Amino acid sequence: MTATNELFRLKGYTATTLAEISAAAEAPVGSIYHFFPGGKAELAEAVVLETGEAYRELFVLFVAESSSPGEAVEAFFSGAAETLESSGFLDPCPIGGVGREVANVDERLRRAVGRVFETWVQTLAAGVGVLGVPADRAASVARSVIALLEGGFVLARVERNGDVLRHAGREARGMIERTAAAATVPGSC
Amino acid sequence: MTATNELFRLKGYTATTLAEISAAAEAPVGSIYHFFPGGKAELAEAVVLETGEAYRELFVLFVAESSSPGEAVEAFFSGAAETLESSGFLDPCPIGGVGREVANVDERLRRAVGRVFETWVQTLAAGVGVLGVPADRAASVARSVIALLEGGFVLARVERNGDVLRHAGREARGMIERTAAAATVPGSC
DNA sequence: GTCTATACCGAGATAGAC
DNA sequence: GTCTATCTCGGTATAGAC
Repeated sequence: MTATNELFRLKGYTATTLAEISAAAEAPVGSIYHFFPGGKAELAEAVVLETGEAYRELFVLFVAESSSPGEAVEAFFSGAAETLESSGFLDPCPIGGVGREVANVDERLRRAVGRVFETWVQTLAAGVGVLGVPADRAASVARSVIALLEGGFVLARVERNGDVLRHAGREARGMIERTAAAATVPGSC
Repeated sequence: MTATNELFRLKGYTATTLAEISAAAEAPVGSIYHFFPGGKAELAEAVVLETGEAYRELFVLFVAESSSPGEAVEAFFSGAAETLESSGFLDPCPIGGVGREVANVDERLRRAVGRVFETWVQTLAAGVGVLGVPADRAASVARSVIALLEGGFVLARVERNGDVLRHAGREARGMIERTAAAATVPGSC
């Protein structure tokens, strides 16, 4: 499944073939259908859910090592930039890539990606909420931060420049801290 | 070429076939190769460049009708949300979609997408620059705004919710105005 | 230059021996 | 449950009549 993940990051969902996956995983094609009777789409769903949870847990680690959600987010963006550069600008997030490809084509996969994003939103929003931001506002900012991250992947990869992601990280942090400031001291600035 | 554009927005680059394009454009397959000897990739490059310039000009219109770059950006995001909803959540931007799919696979296409993004960055940065923001800082914020837009497309489509884009628009506006404020009154806040 | 027919290949999926 | 051989379909691309 790690093999599938990497292939998705390299070429996306549609362009990745079962033959390639079979070769990279050193497992025959038949085995794929043994574990995933639904074929490619079912395999992709499993990859999306698994990777989504792994990334969520990774972010939680960043939060634990930071003194504020804004700081954690900025560090997370920087980490993604490192990953991007050291991988030769592979897509850091197969989930968003798959999501964009299948959003109007495969309802089941679309929902799987949507569920993953929602867990990310909740996790990040919980962190922001600690700063005294109301839940709905926190969720809204969280969504924008995740959108900025996903879009940052596109620009950084296409321009082959990891700094795009680092700058985006600073902006993401600013978004969070500004929201917190507005929530706690309503009339400031 | 409009047909190709719509198909890319629906299914992405790889999943769109020449047969579909041929059918939608009501033109035989041979004609495609007559105008684009390089086949699918060359056609895609033309679509990317053309659509990219069209969107850039559209944004310039928004700027002309707004009283500030931040307002123009927010309105642009809202317009994208309308488009998204009324199209059944087709990808509003085939450019970013193609970019994400081919970034590590087709160098020529990747560069085409990169050039388009760069024209967008320059156009938006010029608007932000008018507010007194230094050029490099303006370009950096512009990139983040575009990243937020592209990522907003992913989340909004996957969650089937145009409001994601509207909220992102408010954040984008905030990013711009905060940058301008920091640049003009260095010690404020 | 427009269009049709087709070559050729590789896709996802499956059947069935082991 | 593992693996191989293969089915069938649909992909890109091209050749060649009009």
